[in-house]
Amino acid sequence: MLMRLATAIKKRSTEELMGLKLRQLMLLSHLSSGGAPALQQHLCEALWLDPNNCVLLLNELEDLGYIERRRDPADRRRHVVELTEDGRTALERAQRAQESLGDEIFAALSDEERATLRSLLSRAQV
Amino acid sequence: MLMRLATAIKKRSTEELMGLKLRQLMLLSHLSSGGAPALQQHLCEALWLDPNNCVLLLNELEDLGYIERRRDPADRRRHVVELTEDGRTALERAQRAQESLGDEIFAALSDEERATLRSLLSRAQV
DNA sequence: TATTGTTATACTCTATAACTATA
DNA sequence: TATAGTTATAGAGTATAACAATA
Repeated sequence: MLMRLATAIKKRSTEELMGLKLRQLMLLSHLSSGGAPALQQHLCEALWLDPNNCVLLLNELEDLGYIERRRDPADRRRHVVELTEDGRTALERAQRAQESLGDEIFAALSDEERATLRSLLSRAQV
Repeated sequence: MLMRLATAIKKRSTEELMGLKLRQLMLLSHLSSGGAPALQQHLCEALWLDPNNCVLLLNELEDLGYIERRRDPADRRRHVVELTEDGRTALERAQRAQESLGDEIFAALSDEERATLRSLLSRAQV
């Protein structure tokens, strides 16, 4: 059931609607919610991306001007990734689109029920 | 969050574990829950598969001996799809595997909470 | 002519392995 | 030598369009 729902969300989360691909949104969103100023690339495996997919995804986002990569001075093998202003703007637009999609999909649920759903899902062991 | 969880489930639903690919499981499961003896292929769009993907998926399952396709005598353009005994066995095995995976993932939730989750998800408008 | 199912084909996504540079 | 990041490449998965048989 969960998979069915996820498929539906994916199909409806088109790039035209959000201005971003779903994976791009997920990475930007993770970057942003990390709170801290920057992140090591390896933390992008929090999103279950192989290192190579990670690179490709970051390349796309860098080409779009939504992130910046800098070498970590402490260990010049590492990259520090940072959200740009444009990136934050794009992220916010995509998040609004996602929210309104969520509103459609969960229209039958009250605010309280949605909160319950979120809370239950967040307790899943991934 | 939903997408994250779905990704995790997908990654963990390996073919070795279930004996079936996830999409194969979804189709067999849909066939089986249809209750009725047979189904027209077009109903496989209930799973959001393009007609061509549908054919390919059914080919795989037919090669495995898990389904049978017959022409509909009433309209010989149509195919009627039916689950075989082998198919039912494979489906049951895969469903058991999925259940135990579900048990792991939702270990933190009580039976009642899981029921609540199912009920909330089932009310989503896809 | 329209519809069901199929095939051919290409495009995106994801995975594997080899390579570069730093440590 | 080991690790972070990258590149090359191949394999799934998915989508588009043309085609055959039947209506």
